[in-house]
Amino acid sequence: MTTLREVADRSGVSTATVSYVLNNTRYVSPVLRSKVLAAVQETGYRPNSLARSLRCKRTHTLGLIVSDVVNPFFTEVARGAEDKASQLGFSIVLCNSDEDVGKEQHYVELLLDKQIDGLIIAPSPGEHSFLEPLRSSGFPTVLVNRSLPGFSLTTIMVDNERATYDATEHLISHGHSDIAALLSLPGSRLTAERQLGYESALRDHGLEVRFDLMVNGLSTVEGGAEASKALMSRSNPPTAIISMSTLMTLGALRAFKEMGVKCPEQVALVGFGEAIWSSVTDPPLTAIAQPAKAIGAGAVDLVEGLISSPPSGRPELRVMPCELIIRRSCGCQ
Amino acid sequence: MTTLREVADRSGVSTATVSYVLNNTRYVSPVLRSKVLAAVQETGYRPNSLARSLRCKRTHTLGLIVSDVVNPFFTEVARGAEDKASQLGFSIVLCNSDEDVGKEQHYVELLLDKQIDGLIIAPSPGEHSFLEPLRSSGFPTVLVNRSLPGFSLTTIMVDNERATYDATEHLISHGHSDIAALLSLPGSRLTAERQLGYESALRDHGLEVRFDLMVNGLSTVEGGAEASKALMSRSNPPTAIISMSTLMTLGALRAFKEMGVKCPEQVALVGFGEAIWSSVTDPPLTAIAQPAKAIGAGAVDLVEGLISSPPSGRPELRVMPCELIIRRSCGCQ
DNA sequence: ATGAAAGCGCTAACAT
DNA sequence: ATGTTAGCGCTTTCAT
Repeated sequence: MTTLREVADRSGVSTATVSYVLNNTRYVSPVLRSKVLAAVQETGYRPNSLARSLRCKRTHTLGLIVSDVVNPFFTEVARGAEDKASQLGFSIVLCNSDEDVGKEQHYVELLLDKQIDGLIIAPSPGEHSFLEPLRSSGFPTVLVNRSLPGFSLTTIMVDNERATYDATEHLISHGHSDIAALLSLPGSRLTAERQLGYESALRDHGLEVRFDLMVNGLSTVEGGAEASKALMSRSNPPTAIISMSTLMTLGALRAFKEMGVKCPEQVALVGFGEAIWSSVTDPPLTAIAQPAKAIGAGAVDLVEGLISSPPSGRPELRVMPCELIIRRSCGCQ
Repeated sequence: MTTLREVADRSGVSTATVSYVLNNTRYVSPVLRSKVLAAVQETGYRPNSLARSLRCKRTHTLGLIVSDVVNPFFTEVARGAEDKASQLGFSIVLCNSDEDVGKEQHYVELLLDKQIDGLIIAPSPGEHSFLEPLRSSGFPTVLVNRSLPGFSLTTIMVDNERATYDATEHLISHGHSDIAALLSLPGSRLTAERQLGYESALRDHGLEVRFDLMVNGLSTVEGGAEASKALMSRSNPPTAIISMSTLMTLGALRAFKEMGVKCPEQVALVGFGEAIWSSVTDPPLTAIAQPAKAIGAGAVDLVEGLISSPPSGRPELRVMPCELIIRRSCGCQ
């Protein structure tokens, strides 16, 4: 591997001059400049980013921690983030936490050790005191999708409460009153917010908030299937379900199929999460679409902002709009 | 940020001793050892990976270049890779090439500049001479999903030809003879292999290989929809379609829906690619399942092997098995 | 207009 | 059993 030293020797100048030429960081006479450039050409010299980063204390690398890239929402977040990052000259190190705060902390440490310039994290439910040093030191950190109760950090998320409020209202407006909610495991602020929207909508429309209609489950296809089965095998099953998690929605569909339950005839279904396949499921899904790519890109934008300019004032909270995409599963068309 | 130097001063030893303690790389008396450890505790010292990497010429970082993480296959590859990598002590820098060889080359250079220890790449169709230096220098490189005609590099992929052969045969065994193929844009070895399997199956079963039944399209939902529409609006449409790309399969489903074409009654459909939603589409998809996570993990395994031991002999070609998962869309159940 | 040299934070060969 | 010191490859201050 060619080093800057070798380029310098070969072109008969100092390492300083080579560096200055390469970075255009001070005047160098045309003669020397072309000598240097020639040597670079001949040797195929490429600067070692590591050395440069060590010296400049800038790695142009961001850490991105999500629970699981396979989760369609995070897949898009990752893509949106990578695009924007690449555009701004950053690389992204991807980490999957599996909703495990321990893994999350492990990755945060690893990434910081690697001297990343900024961190984007979709925090799992749980204790996040290990982020406190980041906050107090002003390390460029952006929270995605979930705000953290304890301390304030720059955050980009959707208005979960509003989204489920609207979706629930949609169901109500089509005559439903026994509306069940598929919630992920308790303890997550995300779920709490979504649940809140659901409850408010019921209340605002004079409907009873019934806790027996709220079921918790793992935020997976299996979890959703299980919860849906429990719901639909009751003596008086709900006439509509709102699912707070994409994977659980898929699980509901699977459960319906296995139980021979007709959707939307027997149960209407509205679910969080829009994906490429949402329109080709049976039935096509009425979905709460989150601007996932834009969220990923926005997160990178925010973190870049924190990196390049002193975080003046309170940490920003950027709320992105959701959209209810109406298809067959809610039964209104 | 605390440095090793500070830890050394604080515990009254040399930097060497601190390093030796931290890395357990030579004997240090219990007394000094505990002094060092105490200082580490007090200061919350964490080694700077950058400095360590510069010195040791090992970054414990791998580059992963795929066309698009949003592609369900690559999503899983990425996850499988990240899991295995983390298990082996590596991080992964994720890059999306969008099937653009230019971007691909750009990322390769960027990653090499960052001194990654190994590269995993799913090459796009096109000229890959820029990988030649990697090959000739023996840089740990693993190709995923597509072998490269020109030169030989360690590769992990599925037996595409075999997979489409089997799937086509399945269709034939259920009485189909007008079997169309949804191919992605020409020029890709992947597509070529899949096409080959399809043709062989036809031939082996005494069926005519008809080029008018092979349609090319963008490997996207839209591309698949368009191609399918063209196919199904003919005067004598095929009775079965085999799709060589997951996204195109989804597109076919969408096209059927829009055209009011009944699947599998009017056309049977078999497609490459299994995903979480394959069983809940309308109709559920008969799919050629690739072990995507295992492929990702395998790629990391292979690259790790190349890193830790001298690549003896010919580069390995690891072929992973596909599985035909039979559901309703092929019409046989 | 250019060069010498210090130093980023660490490891490891070479002392002792 | 421990310390000194020379780098890893680069940037940038300080001289000239």
